[in-house]
Amino acid sequence: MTDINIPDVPPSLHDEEVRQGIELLFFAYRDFTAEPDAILARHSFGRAHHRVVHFVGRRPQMTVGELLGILRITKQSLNRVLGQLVRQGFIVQHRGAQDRRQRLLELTEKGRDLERQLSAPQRARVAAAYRKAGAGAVEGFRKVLLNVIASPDDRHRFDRGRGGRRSHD
Amino acid sequence: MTDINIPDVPPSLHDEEVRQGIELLFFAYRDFTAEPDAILARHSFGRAHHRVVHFVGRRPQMTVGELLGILRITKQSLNRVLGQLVRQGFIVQHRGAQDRRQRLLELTEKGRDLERQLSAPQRARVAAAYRKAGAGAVEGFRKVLLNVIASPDDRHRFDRGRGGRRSHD
DNA sequence: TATTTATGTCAGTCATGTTGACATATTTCG
DNA sequence: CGAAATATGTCAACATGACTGACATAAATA
Repeated sequence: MTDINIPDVPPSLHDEEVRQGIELLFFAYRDFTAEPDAILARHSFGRAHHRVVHFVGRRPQMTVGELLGILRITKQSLNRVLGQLVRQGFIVQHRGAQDRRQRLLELTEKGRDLERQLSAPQRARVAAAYRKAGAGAVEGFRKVLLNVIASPDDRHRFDRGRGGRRSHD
Repeated sequence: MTDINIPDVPPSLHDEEVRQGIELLFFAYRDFTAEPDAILARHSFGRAHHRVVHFVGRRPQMTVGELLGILRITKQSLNRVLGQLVRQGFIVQHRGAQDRRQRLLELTEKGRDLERQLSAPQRARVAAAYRKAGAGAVEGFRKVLLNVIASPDDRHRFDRGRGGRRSHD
């Protein structure tokens, strides 16, 4: 956006670099979701189930409201997949201690198993990419993606030392 | 994947770093698609239309088969959105010169308008992220994402000098 | 006590992915 | 040349996961 946008004038080199970044995100995301999608299909689950299992695994005792805020979907959409995961024993809910309206979410052992299966190909893919690219590149990758994230609150999820405290850490 | 996966043992620091990378991709992709999605909704279009307009804009004279290979969806899925874009005058098709079975795809002026509108928020977001992160970080971002992409053919789309030759460059 | 909040649920719609079957035009192979 | 393979299009049925809108309940808060 440092360029003035005049139609029928060649895009600048800068524009080409930015458009390649956009395309990189498309291809990387496409491939990064393909393997878990295949595993999910065997359970008759979809990508939405993966997202729920991922975030509940990362942040045990998360409330339904927090999950809605992260996923940015409606509660009706969430409740379909969350309900399936609860009924099939992947997630348990229990009332909040201070606020008894809240339903705190947690993976069961079966849920942790599923999470490990789903994340295994993603972890392998990202770990291999990190290894090939090197530590400096990883730092750049983090910096750029953090700045692509719109909300400061969401960026703060990645502040140093604030990793996903898994229940058995 | 340099770690041995023993259940009920704390994930390593390495694992935490990789899991943060996975999560960064989720949040960045979520925010990176939100603004174009809102514009698409005003046209009664969805994200699939955006992908088609993006790639046809980047690679004019692309064939239907090439587009299918990039999007990794079925021709039936593609034909629904492609048909809408053609009937509404965003894309024109014409027979290939050498192979007359092919339908070469190209944006109309109306299509280029739509492409610019849809990509504007994404270009602004990525350009701002690049600016804030710095040139070295951008190089790292590219390196990591290239290695996340599974197919060498798709990675080669980003070889130096092989930018998307827009028709009016 | 009245209101707001956190959550759940019913019902209907839409976009976009899938599979499977079949059609047509064109190119390529034996 | 004729048969097979290829590029594309189309019909139909179905699943997933978004959406809106309306309404319900329990618990916290003003």
